[in-house]
Amino acid sequence: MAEDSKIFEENKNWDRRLEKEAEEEVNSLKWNFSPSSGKKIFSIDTPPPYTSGRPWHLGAAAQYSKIDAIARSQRMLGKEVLFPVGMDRNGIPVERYAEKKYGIRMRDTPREKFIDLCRESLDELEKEMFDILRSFAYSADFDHVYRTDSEEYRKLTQSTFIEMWKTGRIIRGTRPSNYCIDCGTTIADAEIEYKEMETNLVYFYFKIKDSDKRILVASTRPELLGACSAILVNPEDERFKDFVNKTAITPIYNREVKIIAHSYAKAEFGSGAVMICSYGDYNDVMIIKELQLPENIIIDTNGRMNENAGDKLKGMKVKEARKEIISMLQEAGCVEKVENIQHRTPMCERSKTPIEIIPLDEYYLKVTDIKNKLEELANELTMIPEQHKQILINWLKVSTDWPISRRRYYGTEIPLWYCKKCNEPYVPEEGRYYQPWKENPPEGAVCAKCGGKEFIGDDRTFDTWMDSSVSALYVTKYLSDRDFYEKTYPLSLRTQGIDIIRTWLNYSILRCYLLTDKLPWEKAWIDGMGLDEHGEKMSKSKGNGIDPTIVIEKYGADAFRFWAASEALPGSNFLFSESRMQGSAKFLTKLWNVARLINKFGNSEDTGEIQLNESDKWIIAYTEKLTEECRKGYEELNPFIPANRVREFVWNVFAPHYIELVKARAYGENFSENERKSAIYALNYVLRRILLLMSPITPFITQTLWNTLYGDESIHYQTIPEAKDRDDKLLILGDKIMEFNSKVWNAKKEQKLSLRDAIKIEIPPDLKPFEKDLKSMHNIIN
RNA sequence: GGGCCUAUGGUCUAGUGGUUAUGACGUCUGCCUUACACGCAGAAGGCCGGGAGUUCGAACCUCCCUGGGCCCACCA
Repeated sequence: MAEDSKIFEENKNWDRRLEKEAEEEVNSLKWNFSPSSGKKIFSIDTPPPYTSGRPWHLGAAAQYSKIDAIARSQRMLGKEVLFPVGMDRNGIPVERYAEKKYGIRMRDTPREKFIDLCRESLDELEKEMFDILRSFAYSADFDHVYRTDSEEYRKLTQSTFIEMWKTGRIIRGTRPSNYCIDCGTTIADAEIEYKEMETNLVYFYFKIKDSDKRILVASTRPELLGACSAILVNPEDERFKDFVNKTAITPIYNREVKIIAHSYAKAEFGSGAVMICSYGDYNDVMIIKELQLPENIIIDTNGRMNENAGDKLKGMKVKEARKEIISMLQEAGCVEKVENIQHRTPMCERSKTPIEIIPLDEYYLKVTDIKNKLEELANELTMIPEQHKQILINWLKVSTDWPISRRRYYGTEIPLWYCKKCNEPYVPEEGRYYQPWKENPPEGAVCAKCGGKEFIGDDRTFDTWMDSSVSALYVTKYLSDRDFYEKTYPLSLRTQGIDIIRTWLNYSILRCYLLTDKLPWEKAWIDGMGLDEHGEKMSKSKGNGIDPTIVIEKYGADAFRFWAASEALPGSNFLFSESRMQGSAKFLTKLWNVARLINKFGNSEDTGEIQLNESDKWIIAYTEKLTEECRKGYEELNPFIPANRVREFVWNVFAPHYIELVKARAYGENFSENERKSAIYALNYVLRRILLLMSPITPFITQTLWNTLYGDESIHYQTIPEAKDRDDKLLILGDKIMEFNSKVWNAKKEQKLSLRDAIKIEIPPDLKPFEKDLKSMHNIIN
């Protein structure tokens, strides 16, 4: 003990340096999960962070620190906690990162080689992310890290795909898709960004069939004229009343198209008449579907005009064709004017080129027929906070079938081959990892339709959410260990941010429900986002992202973690604030000094001989009340409550009122040995409890203090005791003590006395039991 | 345009029908009181966004308005 105490003599403050000394010990604790421990199982499905090359910003790290506090607190409430850690390593962002890093282009690089380079990048990035997690003592099971690009994981993704294929959930369809010419793949809506671009709005005339009248149309995509299938005008628009249901003739192509009254056409935009083409934008998609108009595709997947565009335009790139057709229209004398306008153009966020909407043969996971069921499941799920459920419900209402195939390299391969003769898909059995782009189908494969024996492998991959959406099944060993799975699935909890409700949460419910007929978890804990000091979302493009490692090095991981826990209720957005981070660090130093003082007195075991003093009974009762509140907070997965309750208690009750009240007694000045021991016993009782209550949130300082003061077995292996019954009358008296203290301090202030000076003041009768302590605290004389 | 959320001292944040509205940071005043000046004590600062209603009683419930945020749709 004496040697341990040196740390107190040498350090008046808690800081990052001391944390570093504790780091090895804190991080060497093992958190392996043992399903047969007999304890109640608490299993968590945590987000495998995406290794995309972006430095992790502070908001993400803060969220993970809160998730860690939840895992730690559940352990300390006596549960057996499954707290896995994984890395999401598939998909376009890492491919983009590798392309940039090595100065290559995916499609110009042999697939094997490209995959190797992606993997190299991932390994570096992953290491950085693990280092960050370890720097704030993330306590997952690092002995069993999972990676979504591992053979084992991809096997699960493929097997679950095959399972769904067999139940008819997977449909193949040629639907208009967001297509990036540069990336050569269908991309998700989430991968699109919009940019204001200057473009031409061309006003030109269509002739009306069997009439000498003309109708003026305005378009930003005149090169799609050859794909025009209708002209829409607003039904209320008087200018076009006579044209409705007439037939117009497209200039240049001389094709007949109907003029249709439809509310989509806005009289105030352009000429008031809009041409519908396959496909200029999403509206065209909707309208063509709604009105069942013919589809005429004139742009190919290389971004060039095809034969349907006519001989003159064929082979031209979209932009060239646009120029060309404008001059062709001008020559034909049907251009009224060309305006320059700002137009919001959908661009591929990766290549920064405009996307085209092109019908492509892709696979979809059918969801439209079970939307009601999904909504029902969403309603069954307990969401914390409940209000965020609406985001999911709203999305379910508008979501459509999920396109799951991607024309990319670094991802889980679609496990399908096609018969060379009849093109019929061949589906292998579940239970293996398949790479159809470089391997033959399993031996003995025969086409079910024509008996053919030769196949071509599908060279596409899955959308990366296909992988991450079965994390709940992976961590519960759905494929590999049925017994384990039965014990852990459905999981107790999903933790994640509000930003991926539509994707990860939604897709996970969908996939897991289809496979297991159940919700994957009992509860979903949805955190808000970390914002910068002005309340702006942190993002790379704005350059306002804050690097968590810098903050942790400056203020310490515990200060960072305490800040994250105490700043806002789970679910709310939280603003980064340097001064509040500092405030957290100050609180830890306060706690450090409380411990320094108590350490001076040593400990006194409760041998049953100590007669507890009334003041000591009061603070112990208060501690029980605190324990009850904090335990409730932890049980509700809300570290905000314990963080703030403990801080309030330590700083506003324990240190200023109780410690001051018993300090002289603990020193033994003018008190009996029993009275001294009673004080020391209570001081340690309370401190121990504070450390236990704080340890899920601030693992470093509590580890160090626990080791120094209370023993060798780590605090992180202890449990938080249940609150004992207490006498509430004592608590009321305690409040009166605090009121009285303030009264004395005020009186001394008014009389310009220093706090140690003697004062004559009457102690209220109900505080008689505390009279001796109060007199010594305030130097009261009568 | 539709939906959801939100509005509490300078800043941030608790509080959901009932005595002087929580805490942190900041500010001001006085203090190095044998744990802590990253501290101690004291103080100032809020008609709880505006309006109407329900109620014996509202920061809290209802409606309207206004500001902020997010999502969806739209911008031929």
